[in-house]
Amino acid sequence: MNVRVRFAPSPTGALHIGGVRTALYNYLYAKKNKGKFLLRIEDTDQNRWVQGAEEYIIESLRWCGIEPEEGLGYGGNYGPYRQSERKALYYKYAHHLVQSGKAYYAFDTEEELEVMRSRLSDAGVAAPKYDASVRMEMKNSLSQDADYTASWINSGQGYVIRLKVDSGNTISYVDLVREEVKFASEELDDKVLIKADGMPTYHMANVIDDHLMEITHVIRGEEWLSSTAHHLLLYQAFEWQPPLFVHLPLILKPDGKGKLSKRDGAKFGFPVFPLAWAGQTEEDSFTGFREYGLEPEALINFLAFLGWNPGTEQEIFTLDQLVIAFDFDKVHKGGARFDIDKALWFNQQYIKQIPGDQIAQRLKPIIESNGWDYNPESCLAIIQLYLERVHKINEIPVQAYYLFTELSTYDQEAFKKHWKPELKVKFETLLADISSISSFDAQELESVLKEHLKVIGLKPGDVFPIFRLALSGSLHGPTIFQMLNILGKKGLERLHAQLKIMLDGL
RNA sequence: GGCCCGUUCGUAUAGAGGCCUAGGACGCCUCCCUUUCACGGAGGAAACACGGGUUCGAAUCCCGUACGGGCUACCA
Repeated sequence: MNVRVRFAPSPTGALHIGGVRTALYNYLYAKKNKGKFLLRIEDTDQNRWVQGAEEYIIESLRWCGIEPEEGLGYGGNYGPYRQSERKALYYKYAHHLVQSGKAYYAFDTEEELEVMRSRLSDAGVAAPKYDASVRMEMKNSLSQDADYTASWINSGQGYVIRLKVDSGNTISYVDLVREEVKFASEELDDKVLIKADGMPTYHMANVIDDHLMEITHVIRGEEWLSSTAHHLLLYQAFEWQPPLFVHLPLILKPDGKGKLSKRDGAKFGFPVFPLAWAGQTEEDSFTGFREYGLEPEALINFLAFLGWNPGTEQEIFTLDQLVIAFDFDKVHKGGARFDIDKALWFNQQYIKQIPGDQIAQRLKPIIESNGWDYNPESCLAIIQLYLERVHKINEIPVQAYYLFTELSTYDQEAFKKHWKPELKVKFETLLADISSISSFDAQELESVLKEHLKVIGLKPGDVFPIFRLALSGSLHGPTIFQMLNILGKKGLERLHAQLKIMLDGL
């Protein structure tokens, strides 16, 4: 089989991380089977269309390295790939369904629908819906005669086209993840196929496009599982061979209470979008994983494991390795919670493999925008020192800022705790002794410094924490010899100046 | 509420009837390395939702219950 899969998002805003994972699984499956992965834009809801969303989707997939090779922005022989541009097509097919008795026109107003629902619900019907049991009591081309229907349509009053769902059938299919799934047709409503504005609903457009674009596997989120019955009915009505369906487990909030949503980023303190999104309002604007500092390879690796695993103990996978290892029989059925700690761990694994000069190139603009001097050599040295201490590259200039520029603050509490006033004179001797040092090789520095300590009668435990605070402001970080190695003479000067400041602050 | 789907350590998961005293990973804790932090190394706490079956034997199969999630629009 010539595998063709599609990622079909709606341009209603930023592309959610769950969407990225769906795109990823589509991509992996396509590549694994030497098939095609295409992008289709489902913009059938004109009210929810958002400027810039299409571009955002394309850029996101590109950043993640899972680019489609066909579809909107990529060309292909099955276009157009934007559903709004296929409007006439859907209507033609819907009309055909009406003619063959598989669908019908419906004229009910919103109020009339509401009346029907509340009447049914008052009568104790658990799930009031427009279906075979109420169809003939409603205003449609089945309950009314041909003249009425013709004149209504000619009058230009709005109408929709609904699928005629017969009761008494069982619709079943074999999901590649969930195995056999069954639905009773009584549970299904007469879904609207064409809306009053002439646009198709998702269900209609989806089925027609998947058929016309020769999609072999529909790989989508679990939120679509319930409507698959309707889609199957549509394939039946058209007498088309349906594609295979694969419903992916949802990505849940960290607390497991529902699927991860837009606002959860702010709530839980990490992004839920690949790239930053500037909406109309501040509330609708979000940061992305790119800006947060995750490497796309790490994000993809992490995302791949949210709902799938290779069955081995290997965790670090390149995209190509994922392509080889991926399969639906290893995809889980239950939803997976988003765990930012694990994502950061993946990122740490990845950044440790990036060559230092590449990281330096990325740090350069940040350093310069901070107004610091960019020195390739010391930058490289700083990277070497800090790469294993951070989870994200953008943490380096934050944590190691004191190696790029002047010290701005220090931990006063720590100083008070470690400073022994009775050692003041010895400290002064030490500082005077080392001010003539001219070699800043870390190892040499260490032996020289320790030698001085011994002569003066100071213990490393009394001196090093103080030096560390004077040099970096905090008790954490690389060895003071490494710091001095990078800072050079300036480090010695800082030692003097900062110690004075700290003593004055007592 | 109805329908559908699901449920192994805190998290993501391994597990396809005996290999399970349930494995590894992230996180957490202890120790080692070390002037500190991190890295690395060694250990530790930590799970089969519950109840019935089936079977010589069940985390694995079946049925119920509980809990969680999805859907229930002229949204996708």
